[in-house]
Amino acid sequence: MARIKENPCGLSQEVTLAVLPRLYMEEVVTELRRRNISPDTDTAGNCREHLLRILQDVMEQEYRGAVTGASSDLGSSLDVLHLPQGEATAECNPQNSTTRNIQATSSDPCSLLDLEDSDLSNDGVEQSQRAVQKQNSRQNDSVTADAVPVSVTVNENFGWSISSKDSSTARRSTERDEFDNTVQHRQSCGLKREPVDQNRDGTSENVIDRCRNCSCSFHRDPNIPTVMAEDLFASFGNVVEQGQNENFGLVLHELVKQVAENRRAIQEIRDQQQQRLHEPDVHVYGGQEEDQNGRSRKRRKTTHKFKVPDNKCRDDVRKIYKSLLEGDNDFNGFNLNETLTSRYNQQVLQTLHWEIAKEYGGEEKCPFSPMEVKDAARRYYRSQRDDRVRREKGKLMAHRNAMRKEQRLMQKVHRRRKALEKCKDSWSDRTKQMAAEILAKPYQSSESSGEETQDPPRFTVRRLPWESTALRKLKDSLDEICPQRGAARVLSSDFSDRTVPEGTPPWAVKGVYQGDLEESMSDSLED
DNA sequence: GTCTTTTCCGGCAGATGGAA
DNA sequence: TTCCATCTGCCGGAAAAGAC
Repeated sequence: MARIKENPCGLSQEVTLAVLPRLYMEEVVTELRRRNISPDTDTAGNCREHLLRILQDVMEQEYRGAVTGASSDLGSSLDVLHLPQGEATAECNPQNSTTRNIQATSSDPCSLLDLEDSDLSNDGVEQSQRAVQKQNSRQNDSVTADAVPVSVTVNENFGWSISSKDSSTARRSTERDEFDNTVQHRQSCGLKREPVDQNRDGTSENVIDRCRNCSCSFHRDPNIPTVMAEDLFASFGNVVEQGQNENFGLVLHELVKQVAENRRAIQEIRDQQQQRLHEPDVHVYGGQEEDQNGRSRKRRKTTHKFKVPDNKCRDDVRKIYKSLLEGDNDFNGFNLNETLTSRYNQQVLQTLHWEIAKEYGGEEKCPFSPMEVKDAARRYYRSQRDDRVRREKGKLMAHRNAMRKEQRLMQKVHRRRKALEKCKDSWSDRTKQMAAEILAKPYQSSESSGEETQDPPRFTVRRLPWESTALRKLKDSLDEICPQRGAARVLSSDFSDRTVPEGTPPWAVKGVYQGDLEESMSDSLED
């Protein structure tokens, strides 16, 4: 009970954000109301997703506790949160040629196609806004009286910023931004404009707003004018006093998030298309087989192959993932009960990407593309799932034992290869060729793991029943050059139950198993 | 350097959904 | 209905990382 008093908003910290997407609409509404946020459900319709995002933001803020009384502040601002047909409007000053109409449409989010049509890759920010405007024009009858003039710069990093001379406005905007991962820059930071992608003559088509106080930075297309909010406030009167800036900030916040999500989706599609261009045949087909009608039918051998990310990228993903898990934050890692494409896991992927970019000092300095990071994270997710499945099925130990055994066999091969390398000058070509033929796992005696628990550990070696004297002698010779170290090996009287591998050279197989070829081969080894 | 543990990776098969 | 692409679960095994 004491805990509830401490946390009047209901959900405790133990209830992670992961459960949010599973809430029913009524539960979402209840949770919002508990925070003095009254969604107008009559008009909100099926805006569950929208309300969920609001609730999630509020909860994140509560959890972080970064802003004292922020909840109540936000709550009061959202006291009546109307979402008529899922739309709320922030309209630009029509008198200002550089401003744009921006309309948030929660029930009808920015169409991916619209954004795609606008070709975001070149001058994405402006065009994305145009795309939004395009959507706005379809619904421009519903410009609300609450509209607040603003121009927002959606930067390449999917961040956004507004500025105002009104310190309280700036502060509140910033407070809300701080718990939104898409916002990477604090309002209070001073920005220093630096050219990027300089040409040889020192000119630059792009500038970057680099923060004086922290490492964050934004790319900016110089073609996209940034209209300072104070100008707009001046044009429209002091909307802060009218208490509208809160709604505006929220709407803008949601809008920019939506645009950012769409842009990310587009970028993913582009990356995939680019990948297909470079790897035109990602679908590998095996041999053909005939169906019942005798028609030739292709059988797909493998499915879509993900690009194998760089080792460093995978390492970074794992390290960041682990450090986030251990850190004092809301990061709880993947939800292995959900698919990777679930909303929650996609957020995890996004967080990883942001954190890695942050680690390198910004998106532009990060050596890995978002797609690479995503692929690496996907691998890691799959590994963790595999591991969990094995653990749940009680096969984890069996897998480990099998791997141990496998690794010992591999090490044996490596050791014998090293031995062959050492004696390459003293052995005849014929002998070296024979040794090379059998330096593979199938030709090594198995080392049973049955007595591994002994202290000191001791392995039982079971020889291959089919190996010829020539093979035995050859392996012994290699072992003399590079002896087996470590745990003691005890030769078992039992033989391994492995059969003759396919493609085994005849000289390596005992006569009973394969003709009587070993004698002559064995002779050649004598020298 | 040895051995173990963790992570990564490819292949196969079944399920699913869209297109023809 | 059939065909095909994709996703997912599962498995075996290779390789890297970690512990000693």
